[in-house]
Amino acid sequence: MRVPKKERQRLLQETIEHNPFIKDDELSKQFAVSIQTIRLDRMELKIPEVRERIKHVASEHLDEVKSLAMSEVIGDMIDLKLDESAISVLDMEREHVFSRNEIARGHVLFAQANSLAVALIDDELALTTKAEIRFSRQVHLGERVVAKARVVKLRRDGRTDVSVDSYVGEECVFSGDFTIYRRGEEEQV
Amino acid sequence: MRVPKKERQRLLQETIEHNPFIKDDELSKQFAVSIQTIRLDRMELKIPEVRERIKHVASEHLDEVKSLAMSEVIGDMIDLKLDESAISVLDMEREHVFSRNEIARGHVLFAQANSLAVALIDDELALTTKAEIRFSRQVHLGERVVAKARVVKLRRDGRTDVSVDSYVGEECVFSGDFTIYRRGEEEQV
DNA sequence: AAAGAACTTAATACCTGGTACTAATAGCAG
DNA sequence: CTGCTATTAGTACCAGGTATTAAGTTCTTT
Repeated sequence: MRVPKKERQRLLQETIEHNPFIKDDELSKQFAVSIQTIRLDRMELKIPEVRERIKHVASEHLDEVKSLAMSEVIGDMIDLKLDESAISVLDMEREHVFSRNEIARGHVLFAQANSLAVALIDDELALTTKAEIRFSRQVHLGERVVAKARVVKLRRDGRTDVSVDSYVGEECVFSGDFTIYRRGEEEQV
Repeated sequence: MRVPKKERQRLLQETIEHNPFIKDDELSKQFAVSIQTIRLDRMELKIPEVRERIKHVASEHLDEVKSLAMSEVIGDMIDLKLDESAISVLDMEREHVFSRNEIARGHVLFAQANSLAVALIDDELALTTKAEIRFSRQVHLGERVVAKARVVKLRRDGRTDVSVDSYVGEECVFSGDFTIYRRGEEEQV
């Protein structure tokens, strides 16, 4: 045996997971076994054929596209009252933190708050024009950040002031005052 | 003729666009023409077969997943004098903009500026504690943003004020004043 | 070493959703 | 009726499989 069956199946699973587009014949070359063996392995592991896998990836994508407004928020929106308030939750994972010290990067917290503030606005176009933010405590890998946004002032000129406070448990870790521009196409980012 | 050819092809295009998973035989039923007609239409319109369409949707998805991991420094650092100044360049791509209007998301510009400000600091630990930012012009898909950071003040207490201005060509699109904490582990994110 | 189980490979028929090509037919204008 | 476009039909072939049966090949266990 080139490599024991169990090991091969473990690797197979991994390989397919990280490249769902790979075909049986490519796999059979990679593992130096016959194509039939690959197929038996897939059956045992209940891994569908390449076309089904691709279709699955694609349909996940379509789901996301459908819930456009939602998917553009960083974190999971768990409550939304347009032009009033909104709440989102974001779990700190590896890609959100500095690898050296496992502390969350500032722009991740900003992104959660900013996109929540933008999503809160009940209009076609909503863009941040100004923000003042304070990071009041470090956030670590694994912690769950709950961001709460509320509209503070709806101005005449098409600007809205939104205030966002983010918490880990009871502790406030971030707060920001955003000015969001809405509607026209003329102004800011 | 059930419906003129041109009209049918227009509808076909639309139909496939909004549901790339639809097969030729389903289309042929929907338009009450033979499957060959559908295939001729697809050829004339240069629309690939269903599996290719699905594959395309799926691979777009994979791209997004990769780029969503907003990990290390955002943008390419092209100049760095520690504790003095730094410059980075970021080209606006699909994943950086709102799909609706192709305008850059605020947190992308913030992330570029913030990570540049943090990278500028010559210390083990550097975290943003405060920021005041202004988005002064929309940035669009395809534009190149050059962020310039400079240290404004090195304070005694371990804080550093960094100012970042980002440009598209001559135009300032973003500016921010950051306060960066350095060294110890006690304070902010 | 021989038997048996587990694993691997081979071979073949069949499926879907096509491509590529040729040919026949329908419908209408001049 | 001729000619032209649009449509339909039919056939051969392809990729990337499923499903099944059968034939090796190891490995183990007695």
